[in-house]
Amino acid sequence: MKNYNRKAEIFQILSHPVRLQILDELRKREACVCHLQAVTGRPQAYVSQQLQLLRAADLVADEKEGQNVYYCLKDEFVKVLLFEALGPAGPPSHPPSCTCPFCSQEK
Amino acid sequence: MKNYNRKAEIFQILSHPVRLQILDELRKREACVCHLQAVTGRPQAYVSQQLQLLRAADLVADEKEGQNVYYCLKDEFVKVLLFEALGPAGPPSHPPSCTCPFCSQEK
DNA sequence: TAAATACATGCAGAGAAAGATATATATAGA
DNA sequence: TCTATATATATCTTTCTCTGCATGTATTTA
Repeated sequence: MKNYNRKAEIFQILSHPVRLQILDELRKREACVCHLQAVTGRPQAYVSQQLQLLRAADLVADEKEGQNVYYCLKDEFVKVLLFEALGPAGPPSHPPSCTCPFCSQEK
Repeated sequence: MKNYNRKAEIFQILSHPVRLQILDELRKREACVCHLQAVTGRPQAYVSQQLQLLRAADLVADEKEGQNVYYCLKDEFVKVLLFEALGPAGPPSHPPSCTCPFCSQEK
């Protein structure tokens, strides 16, 4: 039963559209919070909350770089689940509203 | 976003320990409700409720055979997820309290 | 040094959904 | 009639979702 509980927790985290979208974006490339804000169309505090959840579950890693904090997906099990659920990772998004280094550089 | 929503629903169903246990049992072999009752240690109405959920999500198929109703896992995607989460399916359980055909036959 | 940017965190509150349990009834088959 | 199962209802509690807002902190830039 303990094994079921632990796995159920991970499924629980994946059972949310916005978190799923964030994780899908992170498996394409590391991304800062403002990028995830633009991709999901959610307010900053909300995105930070979800990221806090993902950090607490040890699914993502964060690294500060200048003003920005970059997140990346570090859990291999979740990577497999995302692949099974969504197929291979697509190209990174470029929301017009995003001004992060990656997005401005590539536009 | 729609794709995220649909997949999130499936993850949501898997995010529950008892449902996970039921699905794990069903991928080993078809099972009647009384068997799942014995395996999970939950009351009949409760197990039926969860099975109703699984049926509504089209993850399991049910077939009446005499008095019993046998359920089996019919969703390939869920089978893959279970394999990734729990590894290969183990041997079917034989709870002593279960009097279903399979269990009495094999004891 | 001051201001702006990016992010984290906390709190409050409303509404929705989920979990658990109990109970009662209906139905089909042996 | 007995058994196995489905279904419905009700209730209670807990958790989740979302929003809004306020504040703290570190870093960069002016």
